Amino acid sequence: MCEQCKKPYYITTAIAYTSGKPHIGNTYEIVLTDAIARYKRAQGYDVFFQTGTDEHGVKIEEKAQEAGITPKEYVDKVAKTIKENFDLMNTSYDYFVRTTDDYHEEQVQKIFKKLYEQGDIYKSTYEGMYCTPCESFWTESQLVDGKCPDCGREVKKAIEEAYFFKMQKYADRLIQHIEEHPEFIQPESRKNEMLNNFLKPGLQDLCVSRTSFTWGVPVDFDPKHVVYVWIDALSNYITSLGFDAEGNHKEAYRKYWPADVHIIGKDILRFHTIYWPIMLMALNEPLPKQVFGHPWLLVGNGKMSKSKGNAIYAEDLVRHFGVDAVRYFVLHEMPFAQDGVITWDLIVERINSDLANILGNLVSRTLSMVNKYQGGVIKNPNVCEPVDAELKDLALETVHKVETHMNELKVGEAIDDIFALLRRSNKYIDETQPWVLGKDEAQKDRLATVLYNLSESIRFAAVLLQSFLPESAEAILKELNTKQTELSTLQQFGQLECEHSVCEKPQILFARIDAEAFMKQLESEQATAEKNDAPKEAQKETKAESQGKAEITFDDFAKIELKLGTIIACEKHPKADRLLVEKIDLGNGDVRQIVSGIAQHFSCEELIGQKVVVVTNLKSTKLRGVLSEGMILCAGDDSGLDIVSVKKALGNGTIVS
RNA sequence: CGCGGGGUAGAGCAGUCUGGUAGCUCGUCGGGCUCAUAACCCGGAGGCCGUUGGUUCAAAUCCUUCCCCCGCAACCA
Repeated sequence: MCEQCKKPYYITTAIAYTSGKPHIGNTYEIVLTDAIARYKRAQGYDVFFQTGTDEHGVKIEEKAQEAGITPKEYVDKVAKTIKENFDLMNTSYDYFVRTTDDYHEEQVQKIFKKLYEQGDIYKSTYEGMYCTPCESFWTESQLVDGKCPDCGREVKKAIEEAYFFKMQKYADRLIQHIEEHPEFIQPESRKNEMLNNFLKPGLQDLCVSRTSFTWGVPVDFDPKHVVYVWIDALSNYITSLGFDAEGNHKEAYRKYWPADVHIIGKDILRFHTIYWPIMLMALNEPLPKQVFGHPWLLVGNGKMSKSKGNAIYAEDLVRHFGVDAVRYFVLHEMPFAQDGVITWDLIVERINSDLANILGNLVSRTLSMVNKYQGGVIKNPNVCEPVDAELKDLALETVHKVETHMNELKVGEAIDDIFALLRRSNKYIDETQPWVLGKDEAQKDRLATVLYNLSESIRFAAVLLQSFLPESAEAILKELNTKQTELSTLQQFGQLECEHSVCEKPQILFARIDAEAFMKQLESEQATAEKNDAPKEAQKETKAESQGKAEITFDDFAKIELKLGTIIACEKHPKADRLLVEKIDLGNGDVRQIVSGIAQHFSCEELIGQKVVVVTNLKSTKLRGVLSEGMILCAGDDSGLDIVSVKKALGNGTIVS
């Protein structure tokens, strides 16, 4: 197809926030997007695939300060790590945008100004409780005892000026658009969530500037403000193409916008299906055709987190299994709309049963028969039998099934389609028994036909697999020694060239993994890694802790009255999941009611009778309407929580000091 | 009654919109085969489809009661 006749296709990932190293859940998004982009290219689209990084904001300012470097130095470092991670996964993005790019920043300023000048953005004030030393605003509900949750000091009602975006002005148009374009929000179940929870109740104007930090794009006509995340980050999708707020768009923008699909995590669907379209409406630009909020990749039964020690990183997976195996796992194992699960043993299981047994072994046994029975030369005397038709039909059908599923962005199902063809091919070997044919000289042509059909089916699968497992697919096509690698060669069965030689000694594409041995090895590796990391981590923790709170005098400590008490009754808080309401006997007839946020860790039954340490002179307060007169001491982190107690049977009311 | 998702074989899931024999992958057990990476092919076992009541000739599917799990929100003195 000529370059000019190709239809443009613009696909993006969300831009990754440069606050730290991405784990496999983050990496999944770009692999998914890459598979779609590669497939669209194979279909003949002129694809522009963009990814990048979101690099502004207060968090980054803080992290840089902690590290003792400038924010720019910090984001340069993290952006590099992220890019390396994407490259490691063999992703074929065309452009890596950064929100610190000069052109982007310039356009963000222009967009902001334009929206201000046309009256969509207006200056107003943001009211809240302000802590002067911390320079932070807090909402009433965030306050601790009416004081700053960070430093515990007094806060005062304050007013900060900020710019706001008039969201409601465009809400009706957006509702209409969403209702008229059922494909706009994917999966569709999310559509109702957006409409019912946000659009229909009415949108609040969006705060789009901040004065509390400086690491961002300055508002050029009011330089004490920086543009807050939404306008800055979302506009990357157009600034990178050369959008110009004054109308002098670059070629790429005219060609590729509107985007065909934004691939994003389900958590930021709201920003991409409400704020972003409204921004575009205000700019009078067309809306993206589709936004797909993909599900999350979970570890075991929970979210990935560093402190749980269960975070899995792409580089570790790739080191053990290779790029394509990791791509296969995340692409195949993730359902379209539901969260998927990743664990080490699940990956090993998938690699063994699908990649090694079904795919690798099929290629291996087929090529070895071509070598063994006909000197490695592919021939097609076309001596057909009825059994062949089923294989050929399925091969052709698979091409269409994959196309349908890919158009619906159902990548996992498209891969399933290809593996169904591979399974069928394995079965075909059993049905035709080439090793029996090989013993009979009279069956020579039938044998050649069988091996041809098999090789051609493998070529079909390999051509289709190029979008998902690029390296392995290429390796297979190379072993088949074929130049027929385009998607367009799958219109008919039988395009594989004849009278040429296949690879003499086929490589093991995916080696089988001994699951038990692997898990043992992994455990010992992780133990070693922990040993090395532990001292460093511990040091950091202590340091952070000691920095966390200011030094106090003994007199300060003496202000706290601590007593031993016994929990004599306990019930669940009627209006809060995490709270328990206990009655505690503190001796001398002092029985108090205390509310604690420990319902997730303890049941009432196990608490009754427990000896606890209680802060008795804490000002009482109401928690979701229930009076709490004190606090029981607990120790805990992400891995668990326990109640502080004493070993000896000391009486209720005993002073703790 | 805050919002939403889910409960189907040992594990992971499809089927639910549009009622009609409960299906797929892995695992397990048995058989076959020997070209192949102990791979491949065939077969078996294993389910009151979370629970209650209803609609219907017929319910995993539609309506209803309750229970449990997971996100979000709230909250963690």
